[in-house]
Amino acid sequence: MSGVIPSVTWYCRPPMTAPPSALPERYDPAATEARWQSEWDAARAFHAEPVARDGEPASVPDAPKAYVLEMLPYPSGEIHMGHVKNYTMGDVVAHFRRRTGHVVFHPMGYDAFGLPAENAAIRTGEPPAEVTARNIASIRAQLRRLGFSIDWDTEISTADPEYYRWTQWIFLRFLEKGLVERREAAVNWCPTDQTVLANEQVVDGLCERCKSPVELRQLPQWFLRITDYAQALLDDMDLLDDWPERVLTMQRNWIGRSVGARVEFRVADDPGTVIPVFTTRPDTLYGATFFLMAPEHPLVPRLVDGRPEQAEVTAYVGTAARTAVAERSAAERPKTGVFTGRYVVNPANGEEIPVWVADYVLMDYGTGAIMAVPGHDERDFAFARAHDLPVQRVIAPEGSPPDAPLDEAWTGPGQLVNSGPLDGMEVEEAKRAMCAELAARGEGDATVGYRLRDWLISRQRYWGAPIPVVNCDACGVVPVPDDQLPVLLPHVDDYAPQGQSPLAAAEDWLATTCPSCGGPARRETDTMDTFVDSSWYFLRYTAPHFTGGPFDRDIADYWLPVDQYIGGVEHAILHLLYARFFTKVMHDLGLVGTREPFARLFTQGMIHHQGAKMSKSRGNVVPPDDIIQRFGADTLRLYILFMGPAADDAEWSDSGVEGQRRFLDRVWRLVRGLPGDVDPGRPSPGDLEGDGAALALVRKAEATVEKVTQDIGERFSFHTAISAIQELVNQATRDAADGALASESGGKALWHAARTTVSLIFPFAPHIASELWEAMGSERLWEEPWPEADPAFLVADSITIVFQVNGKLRDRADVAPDMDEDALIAMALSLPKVQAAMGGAEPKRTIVVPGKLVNVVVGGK
RNA sequence: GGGGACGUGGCGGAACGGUAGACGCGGCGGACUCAAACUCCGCUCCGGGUAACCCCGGGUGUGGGUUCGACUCCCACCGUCCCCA
Repeated sequence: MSGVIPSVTWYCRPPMTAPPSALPERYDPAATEARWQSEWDAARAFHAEPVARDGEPASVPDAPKAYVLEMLPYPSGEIHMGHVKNYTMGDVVAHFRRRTGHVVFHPMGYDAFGLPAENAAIRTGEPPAEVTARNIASIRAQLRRLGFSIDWDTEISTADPEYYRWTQWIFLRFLEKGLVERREAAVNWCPTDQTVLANEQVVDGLCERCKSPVELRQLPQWFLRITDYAQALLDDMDLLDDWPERVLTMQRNWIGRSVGARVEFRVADDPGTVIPVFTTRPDTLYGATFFLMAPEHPLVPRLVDGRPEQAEVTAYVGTAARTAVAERSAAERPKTGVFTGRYVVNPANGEEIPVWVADYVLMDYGTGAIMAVPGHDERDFAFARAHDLPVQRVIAPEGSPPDAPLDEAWTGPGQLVNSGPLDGMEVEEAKRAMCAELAARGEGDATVGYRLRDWLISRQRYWGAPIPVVNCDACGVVPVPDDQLPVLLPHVDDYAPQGQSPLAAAEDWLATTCPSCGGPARRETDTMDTFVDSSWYFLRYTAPHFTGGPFDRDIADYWLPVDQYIGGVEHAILHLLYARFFTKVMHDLGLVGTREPFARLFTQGMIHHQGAKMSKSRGNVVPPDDIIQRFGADTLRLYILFMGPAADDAEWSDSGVEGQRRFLDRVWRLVRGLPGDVDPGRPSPGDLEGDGAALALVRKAEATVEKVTQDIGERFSFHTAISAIQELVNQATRDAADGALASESGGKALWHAARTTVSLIFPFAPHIASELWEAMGSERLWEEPWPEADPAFLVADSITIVFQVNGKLRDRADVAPDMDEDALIAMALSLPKVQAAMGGAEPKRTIVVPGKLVNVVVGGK
């Protein structure tokens, strides 16, 4: 290819370098794909650098930007069909945006820290860095074989010291801002992986990874105070118009805002000790007949110290610690608990109520203690029944006497009863009154609670970013100074966790000096949750080798927010919430201009095979490489998007793939069979005068342009875009085969249909499209402006009108598009089939939908 | 238990209140071939009418409702899936 200036408008007269008939008879994807992949590399076709990186002056182009991003892969050795779907969708969008005049940024990287590489290291002794490097090379090669239009210059790995240096730097900024906390906490402990898990990584009481039952342990851990941002995370959802409602709902539920009250209970014979609770039902305070504490509650040992109940309570606390959290809080589980022998004072009525320890109360929900209102809370009711505790009604539904006994908790609306000054109030009114009363007495106040808990980020594992602090006997926890970053992972011989991080075994590394006092100190041995790494990678992409900070603000502010983010719905809560949190904090630190990282989000469905999710253990995995080898990357890309709506799960079918390959073969033959002696310029209506087939084909081509443009650009409906192109190809092929396009105007129409097809198919199947485009005498299809339909061909000279009687289809006819309503009605009434259906009755009403139908309504049901 | 999504041919799906089943898979029949593969052409929701061309009736999980008109909107139920408990 010579340095041809790209055609500026869709449809210059192309230079005829080689007639299409010179194409090989058979389409050979392997050759075509290899050729174009190196062609794009050589041309740096997909590199975008509108804002120069690393110090050069900025030159922002006068074109809209489009940051197209797919969730970065974890580099296991092999990509799977979910990746293919994800990255193909992103690639279609990237190509489409590029050709519709956007400056497109489409990067790729690897979420490279994490357990699989470390577990492999434990088995084989091979350092995780090496396992990971090999896997990245393998993944990269597979992605490249799919021909994605990725800017490979920006590739990053989160396990690269050049990257995690800045993960650590960001951690230190969080620390300075008071968003990092080290505290003793009841944590989910996976006995198999020998590490703590975030609550999010515990599913049904089992470790998300290895499915072992999770235990609770008290350990010092590192937290990020995401709860400080609970309200901001909620409020800024207003900015996320283009997120699926479903994902927003999930996030909203996860944050779980509830309005209620903090209420202080004093210990009966120790009024200096106050135990606060959070309740969403302060109106029911008069009905609190006992008090429950979580087994882990720090006051429990003190309350029972030296009392007869001590042994029993201690034993109960021990059992609870060995029970999975999810099991403890399951609604249908029998409510266990033990009495502490102590009482607290109900601030509403001064009554002393017994304090029990119960394992369904969790330390990290609210304050770890609750006021139990058995009359109006289902679990409290069950507990009261199980332990023979009193039940007091304080809400009476409409028409129910105030002292009607309760057979179950009443959680509905009603009027307050047995509640002193609150009697007669409705629930909401009583809530307000109670809060005001508590506040006035200094025993509580109205407050907002969140279900969201702080993010536990420390892991006692090797393969993660070391937490950049040292522990000094004199100074305590001291941050590592910025200029000493990164804190590199040390070499160790044994990666197996022993209840503490394997890093603890690296003694030379462990021993250091305190940056503050210069005395001896030990490095922190915990590493960070990999979700930390992936919470800011989209910023690093914008300046992947920048050394002056995690990213260059000018460049980041140009590209951010991501215009289109695409990934699996399984990340609807965690990853997306964490990335939003990080972006907000960095915004508040003045590091970046945007408050939200992802303007538009699309969540894709999963690929199933043989009725189940593809997985190695099921043995139903179809490796993408096999399909590429047999049919070509273009076929795979086309098929994966043709399978069905991109948001839905879809079932893999081998014969479905073959169908898409047959389609590409047909396109190949269509172009190869184009007449060589035709001026392939864009046809005008005049060129096709009197040639019905040619006119119809060009109209079809123009309608297809409209449809595909809408389907890709607005609807994210790739499968219907592909089927529209298939219709066009079918029509062209059929008409060409039966000789309807043998004339000069027919040839012109055929050329136009072929060029349109190839141009439209390019985002889906870029290699074959490039090859055919070249065969038709043009170059650089990747920067060819996206086709625009010629309006002259979008109007038909006749349209089909449907005639209905009482909404039922009775006849249809082709009429002139400008036929007026009266004429249409007259025509309807003259049609024998319409008359027959009317059965002689008079029309009561007629409805005319222009261009569509006439509906004659006759009476008599 | 709460919240959400979805139910259309043999299968994946299309139809953004206006011709239900586009496109693809599978199947059936035909052409090409010595034969096959490839390719091309035709048929393929169900029932019926002298199943060539055509015509009639029914049909989008079930039952109601709104509307001139409902796969589409509303209500209830049944079923499947997802999220949170």
